[in-house]
Amino acid sequence: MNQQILFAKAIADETRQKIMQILCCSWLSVNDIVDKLGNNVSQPTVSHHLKILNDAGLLQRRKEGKQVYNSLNQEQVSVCCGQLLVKFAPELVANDKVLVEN
Amino acid sequence: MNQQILFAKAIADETRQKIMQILCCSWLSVNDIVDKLGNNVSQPTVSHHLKILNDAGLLQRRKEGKQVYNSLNQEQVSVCCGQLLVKFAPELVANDKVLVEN
DNA sequence: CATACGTATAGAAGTTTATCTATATGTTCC
DNA sequence: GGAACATATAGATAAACTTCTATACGTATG
Repeated sequence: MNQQILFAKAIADETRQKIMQILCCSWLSVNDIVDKLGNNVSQPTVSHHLKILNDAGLLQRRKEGKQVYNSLNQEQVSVCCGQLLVKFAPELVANDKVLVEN
Repeated sequence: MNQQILFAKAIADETRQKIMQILCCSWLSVNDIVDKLGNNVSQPTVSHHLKILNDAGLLQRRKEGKQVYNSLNQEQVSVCCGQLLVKFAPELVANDKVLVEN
């Protein structure tokens, strides 16, 4: 599957977007994520979602002892959004009308 | 469903991405799109995808006589990508490291 | 006004996806 | 090496999604 679709599918789920937000600016183990999600989601489910995010290149992962620490790869988010903009908003990109506002 | 998820789901399908690209810089009727897709997809299927894209705010639609003309709403793509960047690449956004390159 | 044409909707079939429980795998520490 | 723990995988189930065919709806035109 191509990268655009892989990225889109990865972010097209509420639980995964929650996980992405949790991992946005911190490094957490799988069980940390389960806890942060408020025990509404099982550990295998989180594991499964992490795999999908990782396959889309959206995670940084680091094994440390028994635990695997995860963090969101903001760079990849940025690259993918950039590609989407070039592909689907080319006129705005060409005219520098693409703004990212907080 | 919230806007981020609606957008992500809308773009998370290959046929819809093809339709989006076809409609990116032109106005086409439903049957025009069917033709451009090379008859691999039926008219009802295209109709269905257009509804999903429209529900996500990604289309501009104009009825003219018997036909309904469609075009991609690049502005909405831009807004949604911007929101994704703010949400999932905040550190890059804060440091103006988000570039959109052709 | 009836027919033709463009689009939308209904319903069904097959596939993918999200989630769970149970269990396997791998690592640390006694 | 064995117990405890963290994560991954397997298998099952239910829901969602993509696509099709058949058909309904709505508008323009002879």
